[in-house]
Amino acid sequence: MDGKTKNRPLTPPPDGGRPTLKTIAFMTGLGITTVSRALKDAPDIGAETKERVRLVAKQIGYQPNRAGVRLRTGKTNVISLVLTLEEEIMGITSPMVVGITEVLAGTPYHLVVTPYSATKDALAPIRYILDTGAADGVIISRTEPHDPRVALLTERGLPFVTHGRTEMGVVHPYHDFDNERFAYEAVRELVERGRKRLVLLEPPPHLTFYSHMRAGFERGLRDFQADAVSFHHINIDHTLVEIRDAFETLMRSDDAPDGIVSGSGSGAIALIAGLEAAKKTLGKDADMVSKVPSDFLRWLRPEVVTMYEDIRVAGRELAKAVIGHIDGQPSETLQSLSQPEFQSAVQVSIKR
Amino acid sequence: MDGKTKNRPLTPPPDGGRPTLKTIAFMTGLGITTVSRALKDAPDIGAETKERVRLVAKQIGYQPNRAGVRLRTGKTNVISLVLTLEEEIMGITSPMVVGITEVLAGTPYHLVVTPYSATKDALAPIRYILDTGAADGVIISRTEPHDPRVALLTERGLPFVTHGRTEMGVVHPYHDFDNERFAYEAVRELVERGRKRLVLLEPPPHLTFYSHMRAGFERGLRDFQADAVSFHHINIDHTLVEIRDAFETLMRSDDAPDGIVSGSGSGAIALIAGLEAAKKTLGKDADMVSKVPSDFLRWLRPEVVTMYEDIRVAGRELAKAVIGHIDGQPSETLQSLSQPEFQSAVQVSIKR
DNA sequence: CAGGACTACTGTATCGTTACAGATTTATCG
DNA sequence: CGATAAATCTGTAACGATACAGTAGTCCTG
Repeated sequence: MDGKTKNRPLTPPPDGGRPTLKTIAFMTGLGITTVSRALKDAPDIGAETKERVRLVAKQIGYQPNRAGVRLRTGKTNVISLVLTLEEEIMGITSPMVVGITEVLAGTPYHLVVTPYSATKDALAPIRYILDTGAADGVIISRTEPHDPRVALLTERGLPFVTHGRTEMGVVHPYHDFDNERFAYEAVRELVERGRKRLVLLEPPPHLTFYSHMRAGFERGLRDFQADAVSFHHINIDHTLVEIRDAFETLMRSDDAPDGIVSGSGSGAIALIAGLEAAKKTLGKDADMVSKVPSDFLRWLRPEVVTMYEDIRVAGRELAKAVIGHIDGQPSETLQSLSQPEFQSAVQVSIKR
Repeated sequence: MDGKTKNRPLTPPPDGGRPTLKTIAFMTGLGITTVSRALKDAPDIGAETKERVRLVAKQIGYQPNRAGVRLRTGKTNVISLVLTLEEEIMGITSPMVVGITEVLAGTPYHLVVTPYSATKDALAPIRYILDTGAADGVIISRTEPHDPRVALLTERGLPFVTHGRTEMGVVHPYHDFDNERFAYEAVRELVERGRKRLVLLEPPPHLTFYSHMRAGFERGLRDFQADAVSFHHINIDHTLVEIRDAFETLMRSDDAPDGIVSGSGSGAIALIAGLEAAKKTLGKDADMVSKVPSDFLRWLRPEVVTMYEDIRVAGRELAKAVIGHIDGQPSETLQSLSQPEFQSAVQVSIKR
């Protein structure tokens, strides 16, 4: 009654390093194939065998060798976060990375950060990933209405998700912030405060959310009967110094606005500086509503009405969506839009 | 004269996918081994052959299969950035990641972000990397004087670099900010402004740079003859709300300081809030010097004297150091200390 | 001119895993 | 009872790269 000790070639005793399938095979007396199949719960393996294998695997802390799996199956278990080296102001990357890794922690996926210089080709990192099979899924941001990265990834069938939407008739997973709603509500807020001449610090025109934010802004102007003041092509991708100088000029002109909608938190900082350089006072000469990814403005300039965009949650949504896409869930079910959170009063705590 | 068309087994025509060594071998008529060795410039391959191989490889865009290399050699070509999900305030991660990837871009290394929950075991991700051979090198931060991660990595011989120093008699690569100098200069600055009763918002005591910053602070007090005001164990790891409330209390007490040294930019924000909650005015009732990782404070509160810690540069230094360590350079040559940059006046531009 | 040394290549085995095509045993059926 | 099916298990080959141990030539050397 000592088990089925057949006299098979009896795979040579596995070495001393980290356990592999061979180790388990040796310990259980089973074949390597059997162990492999048992661990992935294949239907042609006996229930008791599976149990035994699982037990041993757990005991010795078996973890599949990623290189082995990847070489054999092509599955990398990698999600690639593609980002511009430049998209850095106000650190949107940090909470994004945190959010993504929170989700990936419960999966076999690793997060690889793949940067590119905005001055160069945004397609380069995508091509690299496609050519080398570097990842099972990709997360991209700063999407454009007709985004060549989306086109390429779709054509080549590599799962991905975008932070931001597109307008190319391609159904794909995305997560986005409702910038239309944000701008609309911002206008409402300003008008309620008696402001009538509003300016918008908008995204650069080539990005998709430019038109979203503009649309919300304009719809707000119509619904709440306010007027637009032009900021002459200055947008959130300009440097803070440029924004400040331009806004100082605007505030000194006859055309000075009395209400400001800022599409970015760091932009808001420059706007405040410009306003003050023009000897105006925030809350008195003008009010401002800004989209923010953190609490700083609220702490330092509580006069500013802030609407919070939770980037960490965005990271989580994006991660869930890529994985869903990889798992074959239909793209339609992997799209989400987050609403701006009005930030009331002051005291909200910041973690750590 | 059609080359040496021997009648070898002539490896079966390589498939249509991405090129491998076999592809090049087929195209050049050489053996796979020869191609492999030629590409790594081995001494036993003819000069002309190397040239030919390199040319073909370049032409068809050959890139070694990472899984193949990793499986055979154990080399992962991965650098792992280990970070706390919580170390997030004021987004130190963003510029860090950018700095690292800037350096890695010129190498075969990929950056994998490996997070852990600070509430759990900081050793867990290190163990994971060691057990699974997930990376060739590791970057860790928030170092302690006797850091178990450093001990483990050293013992197991896995190259790493720390952001911050240790005090365990182990020589290892590091990059650090000179917090001693920062605090010392901060005291000098405050005393020059006529301040005499100084408080320090310090790092949590278990981290190495706690004692550095304290030492600099105390040396400054001695040299410039000022007094310390205790902040009762409040440190930069407390929440902003806690810091603000504690500081408000302190500012209302008889023991109120007139000079503040803030060890973190986000902490400074809370201190300002606390000070103002106590009806005091910055620049009048007290002056403040803060270490900052970005320009925000300078834009919003120019009264604060800021010393800039360039995290992006830190990322670059760290990346260079791990790679150096991997390449076998002696640890002594892979240590660097960055000096605080006094930020003069206002107008410095922020990129993008 | 045998034999040593050197140059320039090459085949085989192997890393850990999985797809695939069996193989063995037991149960079922007419 | 022979045959067929079902249930379990297994060996081989392959993914792409490299370490290692050769194999041919060529050129000396004595």
